[in-house]
Amino acid sequence: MAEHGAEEEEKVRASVAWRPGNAIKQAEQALIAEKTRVLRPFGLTVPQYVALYALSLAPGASGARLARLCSVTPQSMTTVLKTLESRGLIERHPSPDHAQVLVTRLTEEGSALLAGADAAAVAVERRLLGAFTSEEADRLRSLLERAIRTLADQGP
Amino acid sequence: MAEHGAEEEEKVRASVAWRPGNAIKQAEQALIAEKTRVLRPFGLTVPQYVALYALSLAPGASGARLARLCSVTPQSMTTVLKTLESRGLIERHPSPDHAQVLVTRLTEEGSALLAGADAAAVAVERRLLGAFTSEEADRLRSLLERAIRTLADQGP
DNA sequence: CTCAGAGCATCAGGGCCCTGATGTGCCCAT
DNA sequence: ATGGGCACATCAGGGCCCTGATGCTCTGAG
Repeated sequence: MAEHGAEEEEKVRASVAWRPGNAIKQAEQALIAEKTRVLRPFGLTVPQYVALYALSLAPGASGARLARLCSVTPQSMTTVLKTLESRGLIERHPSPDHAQVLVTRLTEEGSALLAGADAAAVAVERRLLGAFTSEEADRLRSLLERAIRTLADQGP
Repeated sequence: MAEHGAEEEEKVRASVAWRPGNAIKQAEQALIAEKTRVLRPFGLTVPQYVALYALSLAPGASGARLARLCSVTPQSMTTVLKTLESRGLIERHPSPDHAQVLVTRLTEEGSALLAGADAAAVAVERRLLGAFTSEEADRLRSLLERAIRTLADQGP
């Protein structure tokens, strides 16, 4: 595979990657990849882990609320919860008040699995933070927040 | 829906969102959402647009090379290219040299559609950049690059 | 009291992305 | 020249995510 010169290849790569949003995308990809890697031993995907984590903070939440907390649509959350339920990590049953609301809770197993998975996930975050001074981390967060606001303010 | 106090809700939301990686994730989501929105009139998804764009920079590339340029697996790229081909936006045919390589090119239609879509996508990037001084943009990029390197260096 | 609206869940359908496993052709070093 | 290694494509299967559309229940305003 040498029909494209290395400099040519680099030029193209740079053009594709240069768009400002691309750095953000790469960072997100790297983060997801690393979390996926450390969560694999627990048999959890990133969305599954996030759902369990949110559930630990909001026990008994409805699927819709969990979806909001995890920034996904209720439909997506439903599919995630289905697989978690089929594995016995969570339990869902109708609320006594609202017949159509499904109250969701961690099972013992889910709780135990989350403990380990959370430690692994937190370790990744900690390693990431370790590359920055606290001042740099603040600056990064603040710049990203501005980017988020800028983009969100355009939407309908 | 008032069974959870608003302060309680905020506390939970903050806990879920606090993890450092989360700012990155939110930014990426906002970016994707906005690009999706501006590309909709062209009938293109973000991955489809990115593939067309990469193809315009590397005409005649193989599916594998496009996959590398777009940072996805060859399998994912194959599915994207399939839908683009079925819409007549690209053409693929075996390379004369390497029998098993599929040379891929934009069609006239694809090229025309990309022109409009690219303008819309670039406008989003420009709006994003508009929120920063060039010094800030550089700083953001450099911080993100460090984050990427940090995360990537851990993986096997 | 009644009826609209808001919130919740779910079905249907489309697209993206990944891991894992095959099969084939090219190329270079043995 | 031949065989191992590499690059390419593709099938199979699992999971996530979104839009759009339905149907249900509780609540509050008329």
